[in-house]
Amino acid sequence: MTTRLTRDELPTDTAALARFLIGKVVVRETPEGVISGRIVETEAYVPGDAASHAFRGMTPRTRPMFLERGHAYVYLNYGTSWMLNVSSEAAGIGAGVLIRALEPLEGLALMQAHRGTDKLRDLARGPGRLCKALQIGPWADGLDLCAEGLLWLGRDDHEPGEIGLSVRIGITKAADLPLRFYVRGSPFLSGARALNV
DNA sequence: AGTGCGATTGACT
DNA sequence: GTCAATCGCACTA
Repeated sequence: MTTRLTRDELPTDTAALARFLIGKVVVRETPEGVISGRIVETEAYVPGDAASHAFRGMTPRTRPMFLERGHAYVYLNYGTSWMLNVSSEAAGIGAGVLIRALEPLEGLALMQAHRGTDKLRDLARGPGRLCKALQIGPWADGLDLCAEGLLWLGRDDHEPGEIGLSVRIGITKAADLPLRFYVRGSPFLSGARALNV
């Protein structure tokens, strides 16, 4: 059974939140049924981080990053892939946690249909892929993920395994900061093997 | 008003 | 392993 995370239990520090979210569950309620997956990989985009979209202050796009922790920031990257982030820190501070990969739990058939593949391993391995699998798009931008709705964060009795730490993937600025968290040995990680050890 | 680019993916060699 | 697709946005003028 999966229960919704409350805002109170979310760490107020971005990197701590990124680590906290490992092993938690993303739940998506669609008209066709529930889709869920366990978070196995996250990245922190901390305050003052040159790689963060919020680095140059609030803009129309990054406004959700400045919401109180636990809200969704969804944006399109490379013109092709939607990305799901969880806002962190207090209201007015721009920061967030990128959800990079999920281990599929419920709604496998729906995920397969959305992704156009039946390979379990590839359903939600990567930030763009998981959004496609869960049909997360601009409609979810700014959504409160600690509230009842079509998309929320939950927990069950699962205990994550050993958590690894590495540099973040695919960025050019502040590329050497160790702000990526992942479940060691999970087959559902994105990124090169060297980063997943 | 014009322009360069990115927290990626999937197709192809 | 390499490489093009694709577009909203932030930056410059």
